[in-house]
Amino acid sequence: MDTRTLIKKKHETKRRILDAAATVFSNVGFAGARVDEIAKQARVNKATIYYHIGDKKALYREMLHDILGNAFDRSVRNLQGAQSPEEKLRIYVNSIARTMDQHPHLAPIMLWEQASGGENLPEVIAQVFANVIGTLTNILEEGASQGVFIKTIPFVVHSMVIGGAMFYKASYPVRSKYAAFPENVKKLGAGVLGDVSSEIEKLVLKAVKK
Amino acid sequence: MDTRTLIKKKHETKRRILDAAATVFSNVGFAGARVDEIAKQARVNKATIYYHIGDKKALYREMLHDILGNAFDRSVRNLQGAQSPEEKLRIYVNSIARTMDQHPHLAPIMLWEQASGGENLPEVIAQVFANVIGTLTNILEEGASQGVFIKTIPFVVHSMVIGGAMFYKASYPVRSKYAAFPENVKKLGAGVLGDVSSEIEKLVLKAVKK
DNA sequence: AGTTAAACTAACTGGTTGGTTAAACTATAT
DNA sequence: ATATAGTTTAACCAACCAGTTAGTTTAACT
Repeated sequence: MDTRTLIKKKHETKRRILDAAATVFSNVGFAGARVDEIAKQARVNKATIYYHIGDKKALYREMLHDILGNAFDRSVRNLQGAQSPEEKLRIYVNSIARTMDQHPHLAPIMLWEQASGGENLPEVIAQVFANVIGTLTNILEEGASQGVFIKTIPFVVHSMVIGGAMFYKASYPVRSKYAAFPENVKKLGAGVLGDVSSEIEKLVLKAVKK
Repeated sequence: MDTRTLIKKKHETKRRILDAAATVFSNVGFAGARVDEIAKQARVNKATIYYHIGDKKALYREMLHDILGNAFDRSVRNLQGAQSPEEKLRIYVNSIARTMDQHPHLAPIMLWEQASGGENLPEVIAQVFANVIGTLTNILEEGASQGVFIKTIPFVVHSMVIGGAMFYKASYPVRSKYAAFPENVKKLGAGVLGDVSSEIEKLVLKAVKK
């Protein structure tokens, strides 16, 4: 094994650890997660985690950074091409939906994080969130100043899009588990990209358009 | 102390336990909660919890039932008086906002519950949720058949209202903790009843109205 | 005053779990 | 070959924590 494959192996091990961490943490949250379980799923000795990353908290943070760090950041960069505020808003909603579907662990992890009051949220990630909100604020203000959008509280719109998508996605296990839910709800899937994001898009645009 | 005061005392103890449980569980979730901590906050010996209620899971379930059980149920009953679908939708949004504000533990607990995929959700509570969704579905379908609302996917509208309100409320600690968030976000409060619910109401009505 | 049942408590138990350590193994450089 | 640095492992430990037990207090009833 030469230096290159060694480095590759190192990265692969770390990747396996982070992937396993994402799976376990997203399923059971920080407090519910067992380091032994993560090690087992990563097919790695527990001490390897401590060697490569550090303690449970460091692992959680690194996993958060790994998942949330680039996801939204990259997604909202699609806006560059768009011209009109309407088009930008459409892309904004779509980007968020795509990001949610591309990263299945995203919604549950954001829920855990938010439920805990962002106890383990690294500042870098908070910055990413802030950027996403800032982007939407700009779109809505631009639209309002051009007279095509009504005046709104951008963060409420943001909450409805992100919160709505997150709620929709994360409610899937609950929806499908209990017989109590009506037929029209039970037949809905887990993904948001497609019909659901189109629906959100349609509703949001109709809501803010003058 | 006669029988009545004894029963009263028993109920008081149980109440203290359930209140403490709500606080602790809503702060740190099921896995993060320590029975010792709940006992401490309830000013009760740990064994008293086991005597009155049962194990940790039973305690969690009872707490959920105590908080979620009547909250939504009662709130959506306000719809009785309303005539038009518009009016009903308005009351629906408002009821949910009021319920969220009246029960500060509601949003975080729902987040924990949803993040866990409803692992501990009692069927009774799932039924309550199903009813709330059913109610909204009826409002939207009635409006559509009367030609005043456009055709929508009711559960997506529901997700945007509930998810939006929940996200708004639960994001408060995160919003206020990090300097990164823009000024227009940082100045927003935690409560949803008032400006925020009016905004949601306005947006939702504009979104679904023909 | 004596009896009984309910409510409560201090102390303990046994399994779990985050984290450590020292030894073994791998690949490269000399 | 041997040293060295990096990586992985099995075994271990101390702290923690859900749940139990055996015993005490409180108060209703006779």
